[in-house]
Amino acid sequence: MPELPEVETVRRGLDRLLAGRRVSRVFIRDLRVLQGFSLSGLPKRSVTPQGFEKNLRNQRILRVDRRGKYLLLRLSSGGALIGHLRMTGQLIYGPPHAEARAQIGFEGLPDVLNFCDTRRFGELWISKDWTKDPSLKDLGPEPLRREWDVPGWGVSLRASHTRLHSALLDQRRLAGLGNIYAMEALFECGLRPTRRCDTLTRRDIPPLAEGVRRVLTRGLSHRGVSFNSYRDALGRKGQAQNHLMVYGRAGKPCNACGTVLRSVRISGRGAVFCPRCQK
DNA sequence: AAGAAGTCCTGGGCGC
DNA sequence: TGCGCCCAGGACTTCT
Repeated sequence: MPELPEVETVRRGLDRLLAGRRVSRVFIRDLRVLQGFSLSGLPKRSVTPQGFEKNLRNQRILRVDRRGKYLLLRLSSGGALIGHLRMTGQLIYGPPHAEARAQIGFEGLPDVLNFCDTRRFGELWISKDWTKDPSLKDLGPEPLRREWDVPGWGVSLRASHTRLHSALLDQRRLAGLGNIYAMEALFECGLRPTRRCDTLTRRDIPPLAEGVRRVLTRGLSHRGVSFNSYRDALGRKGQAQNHLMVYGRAGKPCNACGTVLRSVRISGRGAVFCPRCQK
């Protein structure tokens, strides 16, 4: 599950590999990578491979940015190629992969950018002005940026009746956390995922924010969690899975106190916590 | 109106 | 052994 540290690791790799390069060709094998899906069965975007290629071919990649879990390949046209990896998406620069849902080639380079994605949730699209893109415009603050207004965030959080786990996964409140780092952050600061936000005190907020920052920074320093399919821009695994305290460890002893870790379902999502360390 | 639940997908793990 | 069931989750839609 690519979350902020995984997407940021990919961003750094892509920026190093692709900044300054010009797109020479585009190959779309799975149309839905461009169109997305909706519950009505109709495509979210009505773009064709031809239209997509027309907007991308001959564009220079100025640099690669990230917003939350979205990757932004900034184009010389002023627009951006936006990508989301969702569950199993991979953006791997190398020889063409036969199973890639999409491939992008660059002038003077034999290798291509492969978009591989077994569960087919991931998407690629082009936005003329990414700041107005419907998927990005409501994203919350970046937790690793100095500009994150923690006290203001805490006030809004403490006004919510939802559970802490759900609130941390809400990208409008804070951008970039997924299930793994949300659970790790809650263990880090000793708060239960089932805890209702309106029971938090003002004193709970700084350790919570610090827990979020610490687990994200740690994940980034190990180049991301490669439990399943996550790979960086060169197809390499991360090592952060070896440093997780609770995710995927239900029924096993807590690394801090030895108590058996418990698993619960919150709004249809699994969460793991230590009943002794987390209050 | 906020919060919960359902939906998309498919490999893997489990039980019988 | 092999089949089938169910789980995993990010973002979006629909329901309550």
